[in-house]
Order: sequence, then structure tokens, then C-alpha cells
Amino acid sequence: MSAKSPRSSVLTLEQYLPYRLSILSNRVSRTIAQAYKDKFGLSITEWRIMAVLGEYAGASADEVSNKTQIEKSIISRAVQKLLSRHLIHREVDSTDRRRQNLVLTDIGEDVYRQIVPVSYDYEDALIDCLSSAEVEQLDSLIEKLYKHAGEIDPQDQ
Amino acid sequence: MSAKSPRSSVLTLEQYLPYRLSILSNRVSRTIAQAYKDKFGLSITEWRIMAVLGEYAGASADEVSNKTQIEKSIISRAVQKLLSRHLIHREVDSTDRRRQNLVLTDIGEDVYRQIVPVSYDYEDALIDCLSSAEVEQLDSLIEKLYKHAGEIDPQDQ
DNA sequence: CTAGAATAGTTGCTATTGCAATTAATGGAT
DNA sequence: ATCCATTAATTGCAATAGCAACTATTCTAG
Repeated sequence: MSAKSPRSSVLTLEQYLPYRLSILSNRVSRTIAQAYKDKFGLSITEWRIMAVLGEYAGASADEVSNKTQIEKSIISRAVQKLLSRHLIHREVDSTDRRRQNLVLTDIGEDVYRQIVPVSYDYEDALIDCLSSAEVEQLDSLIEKLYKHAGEIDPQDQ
Repeated sequence: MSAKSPRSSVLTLEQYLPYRLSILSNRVSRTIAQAYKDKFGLSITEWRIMAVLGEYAGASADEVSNKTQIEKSIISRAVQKLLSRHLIHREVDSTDRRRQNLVLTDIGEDVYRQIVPVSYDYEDALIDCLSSAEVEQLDSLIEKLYKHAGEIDPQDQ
């Protein structure tokens, strides 16, 4: 079930949900990206890889790709950068030699520990305009939409 | 006012709002982009420019950039493509020769009229998982967040 | 055991981004 | 009028994205 204002032959971008989502997301991402870049020299992609490894040490590139929804080749190249900066380390899996397990190095752990609070600070600042009930609503709405968007998309998954 | 689960020294990407927003927005945009590309050979950027011109005939590239929050240079190049496909037309403003007014051509109008219902169909399909009350909530939450995100961002505007 | 499908990861190639510098025109202050 | 800041639009360039092809390894069916 759903409802929206009646259709017209003109599309009002400002009221079009996919567009509004995109604008909001871009604005938020841009702000964070800038902070990560300024303070730590990391792109969003690089940071996301580290975030996954902070949670799941030993994840493979493929797992990181699935978790972050970032394309394999992009992950592969970002991993190379992180390796060259000694922020992560990898080793071939002992039981499956196709697989390479990725972990944060000590330096990587250090950077990770510095970024986590910055990330939370930004999130806090962002949701500061919402009540706790609204934050819950938002989480639930995003969840519903995300699942449903996946079902709608013919080629998704 | 706000509230979230207590902080930890680990960042759970799946629960991090900026990340969730980004994933949702990307999934939605990807689906739509594919439809526009398959059916009309247009990128999202190109379509958004046309959407703005459908609403605001005679807008300048700069105005389009502000409305869509897409970077000037990207607009400039997309405009060139639309011009070469004769979907839009432009002419130097009579009172300010820096400015070029953009309008849809007849062909552009035609394509526009075909895309609008496709866009609405997708939006309808997407929000089909929400009640009308939830759609309103979502609109309001996005609006609040968008404004607030702009205030937070040091370099925004 | 073996052939072919499936999976992990990398790389080639092209298109897209986005910052910064450039060009051209306008507006404002004196 | 003149100089300087501002604005509109474009372009150069380096970084990034993303598809598709490729290598290497493992899995699976017979």
C-alpha cells in the first residue's frame, strides 16, 4: 500500500523520492569523505574496507565487496593502496589458495581507532535534528525500502 | 535531540546511517539508471538535466547544477551530449551574455513525456512497501536531514 | 580421476568524476 | 570610466569507476 500526490505530466524533481534520496546521500557522503581525506588521507572506499576489517578481521576481498556493495575491481585496487600504506595485511588462506585473508595491521588498527569516533561524531551531529523516535522510524523505513528495492530490481542479486 | 545505541570502539557499517543511506540510494539509482539507459540511452545526469528543464524551461547550466547538486563540469559535459543528440537547445541570454538558456527541443519534450511516467512507475513500485503515513514520515525525515546536513557541512554553500 | 562449472582475485580498457585553472562577461565601488 | 571581485561556463588533467576478459584454484557430476 502506498500513496503520493496525484501524478502530473511534469516531474517535480524536488518531490521525487529517488532524487531526494540521492541528493541527501551525496551531501552526507561528501561531507564525510572530506573529513576522512583531510584527516587520514583515505577515500570513502578505503575507509569502508577498513571498517569491514575492523568488524570482520580476516575477511576476503570478495566478502568485503559483498558487505560494502562495492564492485570487486574497485575493492581490489583499493586493497592494493591500503597494502602499500601498510594499513592492512593479507595472506593466502591455508585451506583455499584462491582466497586471501585481509586484516588490519597495527598501524591500520591505530588509524581505525581514530576514525571510529570521528564517524560516530558525524552521525550524532547529523541525527541531532531528529528525536529518538524519528531515528527509529528512519532506520525502519530505510530497511524496508532497501529490501524492497532489491526485490524490484530485476538484476539485483 | 537524538538517540542511538551506545557507542562502541567498533563501527558496525550495517548500522551506520550515512552508510545505509548511501547503499539504499545507490541501489535505487542503479535500478533507475539501467531503465533510462536501456530505454532512452540517457544517463541519470542527462535525465536529471532534462527533468529540470521540463520544470524550468530556460534554466542555465548553473541553475541546473544548483537544483541537481551535480557539479558544474559534469553538467557542462552532459549538456554537450544532450545538444549533440538534439534533445535540448541553448541560446545566449539577451541581457547577460555569460548565461546560456537551456530548453528542451521538440524531440526532447517527446522523450521527456515518455520518461515521466516510467519514473513515476518506479517511484510507485518503490514506495509500494510503505503506508501513506510512512511515505509522509519519510519525506519529512529526508527534508530535515537534508537541511541539517547542509548546516553541518562546513563548506556546503 | 577428469572435464567443466563455479569462485576469488586481478587487470585492460574506456567512461566518468571532480578539482583547479581558464576564458569571458558583468557588477560595484570609487 | 577603471579596477577588482564575482559569476557563468568550459576545459585540462589525474583519479576513480565499472564492465568484461583473464588467470588460478576449487568444487562437482559422472
